[in-house]
Amino acid sequence: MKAPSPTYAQAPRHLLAVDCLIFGVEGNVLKLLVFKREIAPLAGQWSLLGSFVQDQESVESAAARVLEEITGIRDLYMEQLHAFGQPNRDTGGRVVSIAYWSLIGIDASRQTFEVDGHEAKWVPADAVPELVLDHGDMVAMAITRLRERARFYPIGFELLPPEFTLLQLLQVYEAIYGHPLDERNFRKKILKSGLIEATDRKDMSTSRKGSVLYHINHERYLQLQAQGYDFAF
Amino acid sequence: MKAPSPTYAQAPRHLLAVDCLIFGVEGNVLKLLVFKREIAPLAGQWSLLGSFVQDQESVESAAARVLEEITGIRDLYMEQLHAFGQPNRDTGGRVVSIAYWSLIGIDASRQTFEVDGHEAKWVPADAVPELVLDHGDMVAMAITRLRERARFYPIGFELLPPEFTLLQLLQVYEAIYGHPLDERNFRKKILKSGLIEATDRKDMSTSRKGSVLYHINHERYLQLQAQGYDFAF
DNA sequence: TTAATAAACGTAAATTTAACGTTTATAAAA
DNA sequence: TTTTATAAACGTTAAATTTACGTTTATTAA
Repeated sequence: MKAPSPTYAQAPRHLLAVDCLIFGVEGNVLKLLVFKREIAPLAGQWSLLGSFVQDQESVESAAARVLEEITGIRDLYMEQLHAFGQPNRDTGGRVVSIAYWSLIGIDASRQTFEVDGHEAKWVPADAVPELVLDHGDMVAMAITRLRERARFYPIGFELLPPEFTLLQLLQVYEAIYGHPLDERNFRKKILKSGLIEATDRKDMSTSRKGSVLYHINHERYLQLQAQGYDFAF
Repeated sequence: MKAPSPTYAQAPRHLLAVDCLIFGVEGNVLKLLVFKREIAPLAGQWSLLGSFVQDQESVESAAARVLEEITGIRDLYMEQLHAFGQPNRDTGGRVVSIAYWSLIGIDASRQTFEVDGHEAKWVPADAVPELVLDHGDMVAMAITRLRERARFYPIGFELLPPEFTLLQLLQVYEAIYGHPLDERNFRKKILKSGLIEATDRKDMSTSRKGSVLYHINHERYLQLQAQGYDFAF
């Protein structure tokens, strides 16, 4: 809003896109959803899924729209990652893309996605195939950001259904951090945080004894979200 | 890069801007540089300084250009904050703005800035006057981000000259965190980190005894930048 | 020689982390 | 009925770190 643009009318206009990174966890492996690109240039190669930003919509709602088109789910956990703005980043023309990352809280293996005929697959986040344009950079930055956020804010449970066992939550953190965790120390620290509380139900599918199902304490969640907490394990 | 945009040619184009947040420290107070807005709409009100993104330049270099125009300094610490994309955020027309924040390592009180006739002033970051558009939201988010980054990455010294005393560095962290720190514990922890090392020079301006000047250990800096470190005091 | 003072150094209790070992509840097998 | 197998849950301890203070040092001006 200064020189060299004397007025709004004379300023150049740009194509604006959003690209979505969708993470899930299967066992203790972090997964990313990738798509076969349908449009030229680079049709047929693996890609993130995105969309141009429309005139009337906010950038964030463009991202939310794409995310809902992919998953069918509204109100997933979604955060802006970064605006990627190198003039030559898209071989089809100058496009500034704003990347968003999301966490999906259902078992990755059960989900199959097909959006407008796009072939899709879950791939391990540490072994993503080569992607078009600068999408590989986006993935690298998103994994770093996810680890940062998970370390200091209560987001691990976003990768699980509303009720989950302690071991499932531990596996989510193993997936994010990429190293094994001590179950006993994890249990102590996560319970001490007050973030989760036991229900009176048990998951009987994995042991004779059954394991207690937990859910989020929403009040404490809001508190930790605001003030941060050390989720290093 | 999918429906509803069948081709690049048909996608809508948008005005794209960058806005710069510049932080400095004076004593143990965090300061922000604000400007009198010169162009309509809202001319005469306090604002951040920005620019439209030109056709040939990257978003990041647009931000770096503005930053250099303001400060005259190249290669300041600069990070992308967030892309602000509400369709009605700018009353002069739909503009998506990508905000960047910077740290300037010279005593804020000594610096006077005037860019293309813009009046500028340093204001305490916790008492910023009302700003145009959504610039107040940008400031709030930037302060949160600065505190996050300072807590886990070695950026405090970016707010100081290349050589500084331990007490100066302590005051920088007091400014960022907004609460007093214990000098003895600060000294132990910051020295244990290995980030800074003593020179054989002293600053004689503040005491009879003089205080040792330190500088960054660049190798350790790169390491801590990559792996993170807990700079909570 | 003393007084004043910022700078630098030191200590000890409390808390947290890290690395382990042990007990419990349950269903199926003996 | 008793034993066995096993995931789940619980417990212990030494080391490291944090927190909250008190003490000493180097220097110049009085």
